[in-house]
Amino acid sequence: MPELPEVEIIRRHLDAELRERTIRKVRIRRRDLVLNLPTVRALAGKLEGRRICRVDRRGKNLLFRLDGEAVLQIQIRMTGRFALGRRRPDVAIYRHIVAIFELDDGRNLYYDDVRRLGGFRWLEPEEWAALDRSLGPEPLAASFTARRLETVLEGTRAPIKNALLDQRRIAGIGNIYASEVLFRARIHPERAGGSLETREIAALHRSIRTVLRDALQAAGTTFRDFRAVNGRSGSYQHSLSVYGREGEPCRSCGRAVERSVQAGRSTFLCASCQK
DNA sequence: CTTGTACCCTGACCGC
DNA sequence: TGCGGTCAGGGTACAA
Repeated sequence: MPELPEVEIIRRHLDAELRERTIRKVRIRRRDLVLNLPTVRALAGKLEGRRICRVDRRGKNLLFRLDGEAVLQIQIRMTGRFALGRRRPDVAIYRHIVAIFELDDGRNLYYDDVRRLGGFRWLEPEEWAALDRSLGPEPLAASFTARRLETVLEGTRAPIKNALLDQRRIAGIGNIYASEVLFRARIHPERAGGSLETREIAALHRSIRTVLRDALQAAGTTFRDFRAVNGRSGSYQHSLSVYGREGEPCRSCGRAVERSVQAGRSTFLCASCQK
């Protein structure tokens, strides 16, 4: 899925379009889409008749704030996407629609997810508060300082790449941006998180914010599946320094970009630029 | 506590 | 053309 910038692009569209809309009817076609209620009907029953007050984001989670304080948490994970309209969206792009929300303005919100790794969770206010507490800081918030990052990494023996992917430490970074951020900060992904010096932490902090902001500016990265609500792709894939560039020359020194595996996932790096 | 691994699911792609 | 292996913006349960 989509990481923070992609989810934020989706959130902006959804918030602009869904605010103050009431959900008339919900059709969920796959049982496994509902993560914390016994049946599809149980979730649909809770949602129908509710007004969407706002669409928020926390890390990679989308949050529909509903009247009565409850929250619909949506994790789109690897391949979830949305489309909005009176009629079904282009089948060439949206061929696995697994949920449809009928709205009071006659439009439908379509949720499409090929791999069905994503899902919906109904959260009562205290459950949302617990989820919020379990996630690390928002990297683009003003309160996310280099000092905060240092605290989060203190005493960590896990490799810095793994630590960046851990949503309890920092919320929103995924596999693409973890590699990109470390390249920009010139830090080797295998370094233990707790071994970074203060000036390296400062560089990492700056890189996290720059990379995520630039990606947001470019409407996200479309490596394979990501689409905004209007069906458009992002363009940050053209700006990637290392991700997906195994064997190609490092943009900084020319040495071939290497691929390795950490925690079962690909890491891309330049072994001469990153120490 | 922390860290690593298997697994969820489908489709695209590569080499034989 | 078909088949098997590998890989994919993620997260969770469970084991060590």
